[in-house]
Amino acid sequence: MPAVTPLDAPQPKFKREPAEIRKEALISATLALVGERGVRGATVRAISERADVTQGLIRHYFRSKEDLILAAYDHHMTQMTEITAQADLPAKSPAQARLVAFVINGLKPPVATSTSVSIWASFLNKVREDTRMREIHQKTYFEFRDRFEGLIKDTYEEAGRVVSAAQLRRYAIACNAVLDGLWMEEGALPEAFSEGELPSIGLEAVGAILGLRLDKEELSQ
Amino acid sequence: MPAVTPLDAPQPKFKREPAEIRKEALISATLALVGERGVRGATVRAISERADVTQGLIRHYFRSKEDLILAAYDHHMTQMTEITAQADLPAKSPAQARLVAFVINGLKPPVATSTSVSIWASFLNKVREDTRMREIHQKTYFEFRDRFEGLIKDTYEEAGRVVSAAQLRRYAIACNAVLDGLWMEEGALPEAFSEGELPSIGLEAVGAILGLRLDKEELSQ
DNA sequence: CAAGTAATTATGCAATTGTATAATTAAGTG
DNA sequence: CACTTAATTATACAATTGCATAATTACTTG
Repeated sequence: MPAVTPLDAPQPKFKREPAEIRKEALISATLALVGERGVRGATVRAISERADVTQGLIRHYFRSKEDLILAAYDHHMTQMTEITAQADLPAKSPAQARLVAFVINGLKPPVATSTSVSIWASFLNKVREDTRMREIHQKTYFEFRDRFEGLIKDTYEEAGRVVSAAQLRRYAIACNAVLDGLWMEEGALPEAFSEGELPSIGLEAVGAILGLRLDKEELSQ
Repeated sequence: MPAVTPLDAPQPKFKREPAEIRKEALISATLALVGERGVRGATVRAISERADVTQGLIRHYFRSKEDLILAAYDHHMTQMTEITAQADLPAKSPAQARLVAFVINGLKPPVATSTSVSIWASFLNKVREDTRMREIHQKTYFEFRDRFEGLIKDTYEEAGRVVSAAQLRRYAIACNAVLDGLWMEEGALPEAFSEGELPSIGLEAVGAILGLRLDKEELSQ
């Protein structure tokens, strides 16, 4: 559809956008490219093209490409945690239901997808070399695990069971590993598992580790 | 120490090596570089320098750099499986001891190191785009999981317990996830765990999933 | 020991990369 | 409406990349 602009008023060659919008567009473009083609594919030219700007703009909003990568990594990891923790449950739901929702959310789209795993793996390389990258990794990893541990603790309290802080930590590490491992396998080899298989296995495994009977059905009650 | 060569016989400028030696040297150099600096750091120049040859030689032994990367990936993954499965146990050891050894081996050096995880993550990016890469990934993944499943099966039989093939598969996927997840966490954030903590947690988690009492001490009996 | 051959080196090249800097121009302000 | 400012584009550049090709040279074979 034609623009509603008189002929003698030439189309503006670009539009100015608020900084937040532009930054987010650049971050989204970066993540999409990293997911599709790996870090190698996320060149400044490709990113700016996808974000529909010219490449100079990246440097205007980020001191370097590395800074953009860092922002994108943080964004992605934080979002994954949020989506996983986001329980669509009635208020005052039992803690165990929230625990079940956490496991299931972490093992189905949009968290457990090959794109998402691919992005994570791409960034992991840089975690070793780059200090700032390591800080983000550490921060987001503990954010996720601590939430998990909190849910486990609440569930135990709800059931009137006692568990030491040390043992709680071990449980959280183990359960987190189950989620990470299954998540990775779904992302790396999606065709090897049937629909809903991994959430089901995840619930069974986490339940066995914690000595709880976790069931999908709890969500609909 | 000086070479035992007369002064009038000039040192040879290079030595011819069997193809296998050279290929392996190039693969080792590639893996070392990928582990240290990620795929980006594994340039043909850096690889050839580390393997102590000139860069033209890469193309002489591999049709392209991509082919070298594929060979290196296969080599690394196969070796990880072998080291994990390599039980240093007396003949006729109970299956459960071999299972315990498998879990522990997979969660301590040289398998669970940040270098090894870093290499794996670097390659994972390419698994999505490259068909041959995906084939290697699939092959090595199933090799590892099937070995694990075999050990679980043997342990159950030894204990006289019955388990269906379907359930065995679920167990193998879950236990494999525990190993993968813990392995990853050790590699990505080594300072977050104390010495021997992850093998211990791994044994506890796998034991809980399988309904077995797994103990480190079994190895020394 | 002569000659061929394959292993290895040496050199060059076109493409791509991140970044720097200059040139535009959309939009706010009085 | 002028004028300023910062958002955005446009252009250029040095460095690095994988690969191709030609030039050497170590070793084998008769």
